[in-house]
Amino acid sequence: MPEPVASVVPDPGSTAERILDAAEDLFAERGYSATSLGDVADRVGIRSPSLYNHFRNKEALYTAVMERLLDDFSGPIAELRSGPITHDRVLLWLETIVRKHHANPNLARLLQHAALSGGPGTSELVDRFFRPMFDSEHPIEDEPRPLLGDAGLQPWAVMAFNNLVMSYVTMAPMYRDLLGQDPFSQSALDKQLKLVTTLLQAVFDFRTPGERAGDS
Amino acid sequence: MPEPVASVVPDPGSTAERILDAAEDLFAERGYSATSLGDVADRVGIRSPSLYNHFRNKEALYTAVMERLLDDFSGPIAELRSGPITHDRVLLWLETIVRKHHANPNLARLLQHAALSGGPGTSELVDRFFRPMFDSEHPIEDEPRPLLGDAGLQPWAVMAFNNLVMSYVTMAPMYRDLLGQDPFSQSALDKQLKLVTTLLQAVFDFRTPGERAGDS
DNA sequence: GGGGTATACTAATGGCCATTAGTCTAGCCC
DNA sequence: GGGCTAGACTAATGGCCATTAGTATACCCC
Repeated sequence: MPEPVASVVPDPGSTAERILDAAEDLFAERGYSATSLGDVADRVGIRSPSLYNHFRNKEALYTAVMERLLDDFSGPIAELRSGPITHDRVLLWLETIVRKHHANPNLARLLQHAALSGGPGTSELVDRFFRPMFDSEHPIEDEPRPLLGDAGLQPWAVMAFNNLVMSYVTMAPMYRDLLGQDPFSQSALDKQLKLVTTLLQAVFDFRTPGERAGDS
Repeated sequence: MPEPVASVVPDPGSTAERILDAAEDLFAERGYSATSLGDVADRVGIRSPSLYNHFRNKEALYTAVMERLLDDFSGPIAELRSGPITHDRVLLWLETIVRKHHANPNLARLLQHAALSGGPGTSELVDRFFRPMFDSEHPIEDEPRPLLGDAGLQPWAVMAFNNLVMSYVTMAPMYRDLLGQDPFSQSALDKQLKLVTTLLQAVFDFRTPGERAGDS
């Protein structure tokens, strides 16, 4: 019996990768327990017992999906933490994650399912994706006074902007109806980018009214 | 055979209401298809076939849960639409929905599940809960120029603030770990209220830098 | 007290689910 | 070519699920 792949990314185009692709979409849409291996197998074009040639069980498939997504999304926050936290670099981080979530909405959807319902490895998910945003010792560097006039609000603000980005994609199916256009089109991305960056600018400017920061 | 209750709110303390309470929590946590009637019945303290004395089937139970939640949450937006859309009244609306979602996080969770996975009556849900926020003909009254410097962004901004409020409660389980405190405590509510109202203030002020609106 | 109704129960059904066992085939190394 | 292995398949398992049928009990109205 071949020991199935654990956390290594399989060859492109291989059956294992096609399974991961199908499973990622389905887990992201329906969550862990509402996704059946039969549906995953159908989408790949094989029978469900064949999945066990590539993954130990449903839970291993799920964690492999998470692993791959986390690898893909761990870049921007690591980048931000690798240097001084300035307004410019926070704006750059925000813009980057908007683009990344827009390009692949599945991580946000998976995280949202995990937040609502739990599922295997949820606490590891929190540790690896969210914790790095919070345990940063250094505050924003070019801040004379605490953000939003209250030091205790900073984690809440981080959370808020992250939520803003992720909830756009998790709510996208509903906004497709409401706004009458594809929420993942280029023009929608442009609008979303403009909105969140303007919002962050507004926050940066708000504490010092009359005195613009002029970061750009 | 008694015709089961459709959309009327049952007596307080009755079995039907206790079923609705249990089902609301479970649907909100796990979504429609991952919730089993057996679990609902267990929580009420009866056997699952007894549920059919009160609701036609799983779908009817689900829509009854939604109905009750929509009734509860339809107040604030109706209030806002009943008069002129001013900065003050938008702030009041925002504060009200923050408090309502904090008091009962289940509507936000249910809506999030519906956005991700669909489920019975999802489009009606969108029509009844979200549509009223968008098809409003009147723009903000005391606005000399369009919000955020771009008229097309207004629906996106409405969506953003709504997401901000709802995603706080749908992500709450994760932030419980991250922030090390109960996200539904009074102090957490205070912080969240301060954050979102300040954010909205920042947006209102941002278009007219140097000239404060002075709404409060 | 008797009939009707509301509402609980047990038993059963057919379907889907995750998982395992065992089989077959196509390629690879000697 | 002969064995080995990867990876597909079918068949079978036990469990849970939504739903129905049929039954029992307790209350209300006369």
